[in-house]
Amino acid sequence: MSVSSESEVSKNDVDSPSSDNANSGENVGENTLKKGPWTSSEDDILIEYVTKHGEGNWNAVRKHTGLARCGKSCRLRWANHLRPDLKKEAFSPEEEYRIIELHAKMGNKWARMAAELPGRTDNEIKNYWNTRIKRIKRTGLPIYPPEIYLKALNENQQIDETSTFSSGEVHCPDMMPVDNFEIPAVEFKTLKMNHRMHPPSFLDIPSSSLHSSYPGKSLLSTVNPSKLFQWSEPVNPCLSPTMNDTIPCGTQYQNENYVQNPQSFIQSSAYDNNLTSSQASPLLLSDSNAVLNGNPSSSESNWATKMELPSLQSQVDYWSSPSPPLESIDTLIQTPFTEHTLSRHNSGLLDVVNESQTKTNSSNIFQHQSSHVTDMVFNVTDTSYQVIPGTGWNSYWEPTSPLCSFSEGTPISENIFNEPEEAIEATPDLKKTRLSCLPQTAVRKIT
DNA sequence: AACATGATCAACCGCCGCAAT
DNA sequence: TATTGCGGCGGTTGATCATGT
Repeated sequence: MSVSSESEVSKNDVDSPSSDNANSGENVGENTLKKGPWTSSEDDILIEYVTKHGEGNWNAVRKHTGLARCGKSCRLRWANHLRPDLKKEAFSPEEEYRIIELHAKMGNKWARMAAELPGRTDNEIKNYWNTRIKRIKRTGLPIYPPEIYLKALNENQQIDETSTFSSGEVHCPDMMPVDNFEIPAVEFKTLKMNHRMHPPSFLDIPSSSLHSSYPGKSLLSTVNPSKLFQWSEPVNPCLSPTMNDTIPCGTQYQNENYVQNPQSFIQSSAYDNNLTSSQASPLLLSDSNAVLNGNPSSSESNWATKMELPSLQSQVDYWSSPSPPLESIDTLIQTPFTEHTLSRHNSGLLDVVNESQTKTNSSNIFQHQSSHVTDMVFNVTDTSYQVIPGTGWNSYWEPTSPLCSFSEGTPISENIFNEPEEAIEATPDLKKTRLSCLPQTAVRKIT
């Protein structure tokens, strides 16, 4: 947003002193401080001041210039908009990749990230990331591309070898961004050793969403949008987009090609802008489902029905870094499919997180989750399906297991994902979609 | 055309750490 | 040592624009 015009100033008018000003002891009694968008004349004043006196001592700005802005506001304005070294253009693909890479390492350390990206501000990066996260939350895509995750994981493992287990920050500084939902490091460590992927889900993908904002980087541009399905929700809430720290737990990695040749998989996966429908079979449905049949009404549920890929994920070229070690991939692929995968679509994620945190205090978490998953499978209420005894989620993620082989028309029980009823009813086609996420070894259609 | 929804951006708020007193 | 002021940081909000229905 650019600086508002002078006419807008009167509209914004002068506001009461912020609590922060009060905190800092700023004397705002006689002349109150203005809030809201900066005007160009205010900018000029600030620029002139900083040019003359340099950065810092922001509270002096008002004294010396008469600018009705608090020191903080001045600093922010300068740092985010007026600094001469700022880049004004949109993030380049390289920068986007770098941001994701940095976030995998640092978490929500915007200022630190900004320090690594010349000409970029923490606010800018934060906005970019938050937008991206919103999108990812909706689509259920993994936050990090596999090589970034694995890279960070490897770094983390190296840290493991040399650090104690006394604190999350020490233990997993690179993979456990410190945020509202900080998960005890022990959980993450556990996750690293108990691995299984969670199943994918399908959803409709507006064709417009399949195109990168970058020319020539169109994602899946050759793929009929109706043939794509969504990667599933993250394995564990602690790794979900909402948590701002996640592993690439989507089933796009549950692919033989990826196991055998991660790099080539990455290059030919959904990240691949050259992907064709035939090449992308793991990500495509042989049959379209109704969600994908151009039924727009189905795209309005909470289920994240619009397959708008994160812009980063269209930057395939940058996701083709050297292959991670296969053992790491194996570890990754076997990340456990937990109840949270299913329940994430439920009500408050925070509840799930809290639950997760509680449960992860127990070493039996995966046992518990496993049984729960079974319950979920049995919750398939549609009687045309049956759970096949002796099969389960474990086998589903065998690299060679075909996934999502349910044909169109496959219904799904709301119970499976605890979806709010209204959402289900609004999107009947999603039922088909979601059952497609179930392991075929666990459920089969009774013919 | 009107409305709804989503995306983006700028700015604010509250908290924290640090240095000066 | 306690207090105060300041700067920095991360989270959040609100305005605006774009797009879809």
